[in-house]
Amino acid sequence: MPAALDAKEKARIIEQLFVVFRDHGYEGASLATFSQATGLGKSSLYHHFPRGKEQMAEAVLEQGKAFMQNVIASTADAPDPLEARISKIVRAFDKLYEGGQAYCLLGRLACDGIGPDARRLVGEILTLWLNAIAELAHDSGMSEADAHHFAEDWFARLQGALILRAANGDTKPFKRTLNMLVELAKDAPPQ
Amino acid sequence: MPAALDAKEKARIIEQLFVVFRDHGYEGASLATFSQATGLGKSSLYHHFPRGKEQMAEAVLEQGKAFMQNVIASTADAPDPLEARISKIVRAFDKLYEGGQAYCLLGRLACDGIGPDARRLVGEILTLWLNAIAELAHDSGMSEADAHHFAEDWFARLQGALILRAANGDTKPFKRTLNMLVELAKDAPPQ
DNA sequence: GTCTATAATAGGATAGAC
DNA sequence: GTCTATCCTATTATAGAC
Repeated sequence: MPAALDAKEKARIIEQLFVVFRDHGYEGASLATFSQATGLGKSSLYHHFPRGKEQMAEAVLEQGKAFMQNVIASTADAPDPLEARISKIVRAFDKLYEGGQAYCLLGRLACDGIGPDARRLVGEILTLWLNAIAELAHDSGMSEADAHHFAEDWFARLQGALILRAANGDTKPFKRTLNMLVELAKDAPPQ
Repeated sequence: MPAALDAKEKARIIEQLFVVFRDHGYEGASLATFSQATGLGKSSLYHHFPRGKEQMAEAVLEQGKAFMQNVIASTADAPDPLEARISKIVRAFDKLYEGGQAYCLLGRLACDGIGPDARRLVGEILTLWLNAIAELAHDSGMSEADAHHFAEDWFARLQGALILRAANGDTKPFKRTLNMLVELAKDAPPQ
């Protein structure tokens, strides 16, 4: 069953492209860095992504969307206690951003000169993200409107905390931002 | 007195370089875009900035530091009522970020592959920024420690609000972030 | 599916005329 | 102080062998 192997290998390649885009942004990422990161020659990359860099960015965002759907949104939706759902989501974000040391792919590509398909994916990932956090906030007792504001402000603070870390090396604001979700559970009404 | 004219003209050029770096980031900004934005040929730009793009970024950050020092920090330090200082600073940030429609130069360059001198300037601008906001927060009645946290979290939220706008076009989170400073004045003890 | 070789273009930078 | 012309390198992309 070579098809399964191919899919696994492709996911591995995309994971390495993800790191390059995340660390260098769209314009800063070059075919040479992709080649080095994946161990593949430029021509091999074009074999997998005929439309080049743009298609690579779309593939990486597709994988990011799958993460947001399958890990974050589905956990927020799960029939588990609020505290357990929040704890799982906090751990997932902490791992994704390597304790605040890593950039956010979504935040970087959102500000870069990506194509329309990639931009649509950015919007879809953002919607999944905001809806998941708003659901947690709503379950903690907030009104729908307050929960939506909370989700937007929490997203912003997390994005900004990563920028702050890039500027001064301090990961504590990132940790405080994650902790805002934990605090959410403490305000929750009994379920 | 041609020297004064030169300084004025140079400030105009730097202002246009600022817009290019802000909108495209460090790697996304090219000599061609600088040339178009300033109306100068590449060689003329090298006349003003012999070390090229790197020196241009440093000049732009120097101007940003002057803004943070002369507008934000000096207003926070002024012997005016807290509400008046906050109002002036909010208006300055609202104008700088064009109501939330523009990117932040500091936030973008902090995540890009800039040189050590530019990176040092990023750190200095950030310190001025955080100290100014912490001073406002402290004057509103917070402890020094709380005020410092407030400044970091406010910076993060503002940076993230600009990313959010880039992703979905909504400037309301930016407006809410500015409003956090206005709310600060309402908590203030009588002066 | 991967490679070497190569093209075509854009980007950064310099020389020298005016 | 600005321009044209030029150079070198990096970057994107393709052709064709294996």
